[in-house]
Amino acid sequence: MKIGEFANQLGVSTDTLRYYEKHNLLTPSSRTEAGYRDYGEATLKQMKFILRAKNVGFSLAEIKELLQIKFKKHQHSCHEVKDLTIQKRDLVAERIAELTRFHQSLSVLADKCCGGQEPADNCSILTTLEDIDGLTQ
Amino acid sequence: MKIGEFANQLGVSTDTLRYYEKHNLLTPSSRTEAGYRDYGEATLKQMKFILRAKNVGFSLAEIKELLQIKFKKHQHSCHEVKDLTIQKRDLVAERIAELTRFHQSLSVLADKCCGGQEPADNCSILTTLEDIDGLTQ
DNA sequence: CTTGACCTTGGTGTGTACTCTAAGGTTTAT
DNA sequence: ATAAACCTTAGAGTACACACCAAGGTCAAG
Ligand SMILES: [Zn+2]
Ligand SMILES: [Zn+2]
Ligand SMILES: [Zn+2]
Ligand SMILES: [Zn+2]
Repeated sequence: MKIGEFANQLGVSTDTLRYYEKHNLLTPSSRTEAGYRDYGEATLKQMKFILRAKNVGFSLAEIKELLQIKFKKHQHSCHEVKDLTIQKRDLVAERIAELTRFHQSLSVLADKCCGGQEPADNCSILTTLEDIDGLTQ
Repeated sequence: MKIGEFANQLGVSTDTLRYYEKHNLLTPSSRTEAGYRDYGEATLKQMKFILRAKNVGFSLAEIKELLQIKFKKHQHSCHEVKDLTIQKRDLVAERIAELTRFHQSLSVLADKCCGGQEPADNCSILTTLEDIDGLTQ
């Protein structure tokens, strides 16, 4: 299968596939005589693995680690895999906590403002940002 | 006040201040004869505004908009300011939702894996990513 | 045999918020 | 007078995950 058809089947761009190849995430099985990339069953499975890993939030760098483990499963432990997963989960949790603080602060700000059409001279969003410390502390 | 002292007082780097200046977020009141940046009260207040806005999650681009409104309050309405705030809040909410899905999926994965020291040949994290569709659907 | 659709490589651009470097000028203290 | 500590500019580098481009080669259909 040439790159275009392969990309279509997976709903990604050919650029993405070349990018993944360049970054050692997915190498096509072989090349045709003309030098065209030739994708097969194995690459299809691997690409699906990558897309699923992306779907649960892993970055490409992390997926690369997962792939290396997957390639040589007997050289790695469950512990290692679970560790990667937990670390990622905790990182995501931290980010969620930060964004939740943002959301809370923004809600407080928005609730203070009347949102009317009059000039913003006394807008409480602006005055709060000007005057008050510790909005998020 | 020269840039170094100013930066120290605010807990940011001199690079950051020059960066903000380049991107029209904060211009020092004046320059000394030698061409050194000279920061005063007004810039201090404005920098605090910027830092507070950052603390509630606004990006520098959004802060720039807020500053432009702040400079000419009578030319802008409360509505405008509230709109910016609400838009940002909703964007943050979306991102939280996405990350929460990630967190959920990662938790499910982690729970499936024993995390032991044995080889990862049968690791359910890997087999799940290999085999199952619709982890997040 | 030419048109159009596909493929190749290498390189640049995007957005975010800085950080770092090079090469040099100024100020302050000793 | 000289060294340390500060300041200046312009420009490059970082991370992330691609998207886009130019210049050219290949392939199937009409
Ligand atoms: Zn109002
Ligand atoms: Zn208002
Ligand atoms: Zn196990
Ligand atoms: Zn496992």
